Amino acid sequence: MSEPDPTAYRHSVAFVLSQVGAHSAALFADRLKPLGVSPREFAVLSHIASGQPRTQQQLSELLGVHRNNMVSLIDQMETRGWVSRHRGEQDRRSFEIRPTPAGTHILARVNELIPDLDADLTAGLSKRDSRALADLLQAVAANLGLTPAVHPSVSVDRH
Amino acid sequence: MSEPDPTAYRHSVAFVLSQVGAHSAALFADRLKPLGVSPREFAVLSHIASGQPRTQQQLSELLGVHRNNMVSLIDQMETRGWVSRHRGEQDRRSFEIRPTPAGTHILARVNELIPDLDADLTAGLSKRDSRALADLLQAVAANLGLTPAVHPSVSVDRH
DNA sequence: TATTGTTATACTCTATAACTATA
DNA sequence: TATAGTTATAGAGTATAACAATA
Repeated sequence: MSEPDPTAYRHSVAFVLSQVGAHSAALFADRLKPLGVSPREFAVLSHIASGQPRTQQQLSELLGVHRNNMVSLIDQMETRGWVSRHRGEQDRRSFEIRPTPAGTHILARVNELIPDLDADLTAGLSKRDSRALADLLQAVAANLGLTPAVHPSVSVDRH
Repeated sequence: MSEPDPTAYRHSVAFVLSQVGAHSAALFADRLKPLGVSPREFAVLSHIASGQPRTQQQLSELLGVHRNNMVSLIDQMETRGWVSRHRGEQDRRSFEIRPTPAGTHILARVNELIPDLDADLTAGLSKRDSRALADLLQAVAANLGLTPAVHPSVSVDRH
């Protein structure tokens, strides 16, 4: 009767994916920090910049942040002058969250960082392999039913 | 002058990797839950089962858990009968953490879950693509200098 | 009656400081 | 003096419950 290998997990897709994903999220948060933006704030800006306006409720669903906690997140972004609240015209209970020019500007600056981050993550791979990795990950994401929302938490601190 | 695409991030390796990685970690935590094991407890068991004994200090470094917080983690695992503390013989300040038979048994049961989890994560991929993904992720992990420790946090809850 | 936003609260995870015993 | 373990405490992130305004 053979003992099971207690370190078998190290070769599993689940483990490496979790590990590399957490590292990637941490790297992203690190790059954002000098701009004074949290991953979650970036997520909010991305969603309201990409076209249709969003209510707090919609944003909380898209980001996987509880709507109770979305309040203080939007409060903070409003204080920093990145977004503004506008009473919904059809539904006067809700707030539309809209980006300010400053919010649009900081979003553009964050987006500029991403190609560099991607290059660092795939530094050990050939161009062909980098592309293959991106395609395979997209396929896995699609298979898992993951939408391009940032939910669940992209923000993972190190240490 | 063209506007930058505010949703460019959706196609970045960093984003998809973070997203899929977080989902993978959450799935893993979900599978562990029925066994009453947290990802962190699994990590401790894996490290002390894989050969040489470890002190709390070493475990905290390997797992990226602060040594202050390692105390209550080991306390809890000791209470559950999965590990035991033994004063270091050379250095009487330290504790060696050793798995009990129950700890070894629960670790084996968790390891049995992993192939199934991997299959679910790669359900949309061919056998060849699954293998390619695993290899590419291993290469990225190696390139980033990640060791088979569970640091940083593999435990990411959803909702 | 249900929903949006809000406040208060609690629980987990994480981070800092200070203590003890050993080195 | 430095280190391993410990304790207490404070800060994030996240969850539940309850309320006001609106539907």
